[in-house]
Amino acid sequence: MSVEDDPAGDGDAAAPDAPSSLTMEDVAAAAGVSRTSVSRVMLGQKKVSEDTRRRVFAAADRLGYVPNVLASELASRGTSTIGLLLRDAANPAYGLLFTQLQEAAHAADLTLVSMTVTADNRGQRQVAGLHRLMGMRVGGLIVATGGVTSEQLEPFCSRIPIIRAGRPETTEHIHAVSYDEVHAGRTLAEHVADAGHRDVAIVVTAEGDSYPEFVRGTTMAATLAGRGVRIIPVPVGAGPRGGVDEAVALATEGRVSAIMCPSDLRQLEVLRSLAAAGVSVPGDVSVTGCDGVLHGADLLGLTTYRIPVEQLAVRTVARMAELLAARPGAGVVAERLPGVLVPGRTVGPPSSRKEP
Amino acid sequence: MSVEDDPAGDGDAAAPDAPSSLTMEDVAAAAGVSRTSVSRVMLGQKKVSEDTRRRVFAAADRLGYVPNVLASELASRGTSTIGLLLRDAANPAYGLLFTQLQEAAHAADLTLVSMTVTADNRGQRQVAGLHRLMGMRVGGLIVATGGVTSEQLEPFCSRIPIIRAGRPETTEHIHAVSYDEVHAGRTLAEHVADAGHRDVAIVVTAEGDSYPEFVRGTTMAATLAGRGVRIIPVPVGAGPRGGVDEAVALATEGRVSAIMCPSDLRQLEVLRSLAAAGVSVPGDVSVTGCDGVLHGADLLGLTTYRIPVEQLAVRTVARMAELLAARPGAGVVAERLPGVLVPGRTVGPPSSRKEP
DNA sequence: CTGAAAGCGCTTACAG
DNA sequence: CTGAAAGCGCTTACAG
Repeated sequence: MSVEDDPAGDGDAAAPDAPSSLTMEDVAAAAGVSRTSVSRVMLGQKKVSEDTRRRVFAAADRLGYVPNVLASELASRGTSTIGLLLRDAANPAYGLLFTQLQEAAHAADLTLVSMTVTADNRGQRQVAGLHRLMGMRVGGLIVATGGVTSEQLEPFCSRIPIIRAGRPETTEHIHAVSYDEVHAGRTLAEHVADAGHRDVAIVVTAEGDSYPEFVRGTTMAATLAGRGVRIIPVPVGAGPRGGVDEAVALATEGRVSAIMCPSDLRQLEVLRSLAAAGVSVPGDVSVTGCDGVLHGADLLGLTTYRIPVEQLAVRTVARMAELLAARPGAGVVAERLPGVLVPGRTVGPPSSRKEP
Repeated sequence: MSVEDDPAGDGDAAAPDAPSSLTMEDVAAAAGVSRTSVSRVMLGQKKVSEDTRRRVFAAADRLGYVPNVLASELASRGTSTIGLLLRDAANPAYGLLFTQLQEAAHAADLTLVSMTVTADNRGQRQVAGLHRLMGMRVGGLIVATGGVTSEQLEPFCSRIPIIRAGRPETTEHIHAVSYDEVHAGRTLAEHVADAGHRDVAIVVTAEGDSYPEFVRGTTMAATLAGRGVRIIPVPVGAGPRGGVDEAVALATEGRVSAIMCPSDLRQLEVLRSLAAAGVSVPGDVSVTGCDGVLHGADLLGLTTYRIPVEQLAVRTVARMAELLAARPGAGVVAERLPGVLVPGRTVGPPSSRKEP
């Protein structure tokens, strides 16, 4: 059990010139076999005698040997691990996606190595993460952030399979498994229209800030317009409170009877603001969000749309496995997964005091 | 800009025997310099002529070359990247920690490569993740899961710096930066006692399931007992609803006037159950949780304790940076960071109908 | 079933 | 400032 067997006899980890890095050579010597045999045993290959196997494992355990993955992958020129480029996981939807992807990958016997990138001015950091992952020579790449553009991805998509997860791709060359944001926007908008609202504020996200949220907003607007509902778009991020205050003001003035948000986090902000202003929900104004992954959303009674995170993770990993097995350049796929409306207590019929 | 310069002239990525793997050799040839020079340029070393540098960069860009990190680290025998062993990020507190660690690492100019492990019977997967990371020869390791024991970590703590984050260490040899769970438990318990409760149910987590939650529960019990409050411990995970039903039953029967939970997620479960049973909070019964990282907790009015996630992340990364710079085996540290009570609307004075 | 040898793509003294 | 050469720790045909 001792880790400090230390063949060199130079005590502990203090030996300056003899790094604690055990190699296969050490194990081979300790086991009395060749380096090749050790390699075969560690690789789990069949053509090894039971005796050799036992001795190698014994020596490895005793020395605390862990094979150097770097050298291994370099020599065998190929990684089984696949890279995951993630967006700031502070967003609960991304956090869940992260977890689910890990789980799906494990189930598919794929090792994921991830790198989170936080948004910055020019996407510099995101690209750095991309290069880092490519430098690790991952066998495939899952991109779950909009921060990296298709153009930045393209140089590599002929080298390894790349799948964009959670966001539709604009390019033809890159695979994508995304949520059906159009369905989300339409479903929510129809729910609001069905409730009888005729004047609705829509908090819209800029295309560059979050493409998925942008699509939701656009779709909500189109759907509502198609139903003859008057809409007032409120761009988010404009004011200090990101357009929330403006939407709330519209409600306070009775100019709208409902506020549709592009995400649940935004919906929370609106609800806070409304509560502070003493406006009742859904008595005075109805509110909707989108995502459906917040803990306690049910207790809050949020009206939202649950995106199929688990399914997305499973589909993404499944496609990656397929691509890994197939020849590169096989047919590009673009899946879109619909979610489901979650009716809540934040939507009701329009209030009677609607007219200004 | 074209990536398909393809010197070999065998078109696209289809060439079966000529993998798309560009090497320094290719760049050297294209730039008309030696491999050594390319290396020096990519490494950003000073002793290179401006002309060489320019030509190398030009060639690299044109070919779409990304240095092979594996080979690089193998040759220079050392990684700058540090490994992060994470727990299932479905827990919102871990999700936040993950994000914050990434951010802190980036600020400290450290690259983090993470591996998430989901709980399993014997911690097999967790150990596999640990070995995988060690196999990548990371320069340091941050362990943010209780799934890996100190014993499993010890064999490696003389090789690289290892810090346990978010959970106190039981061993002397391993560094730890954790939340002050004792302070959390004490603070919450005193808040409840101060409100006048004399009969309290405490939902307790088993030591093996979550050590931090276990400490919280133990401390709450001790603190309450010290104040002369009668407590009824309800082990979590016992029944199908994990002890929640039992706690709620105690409240329904009027045997306790408050329920203290070891986490906010658990608190949410209790609140759901209470609502379903028609029990009012805090009218009939008060409820507390712990963590304070849930979105919308304020709207729900949860009474909780906010753990200092951001601070923990920063401290952990800072210590890692120190350890990386210092000699291994330097003084082991064990920091404990206190958080702050978040009073909410789920705690009030005990109801008058307390007696059964 | 087992070994000696070449090679994976880089870095790094060592001589120019 | 620049190159040729050795070596990082493994894997993998190739001969036994």
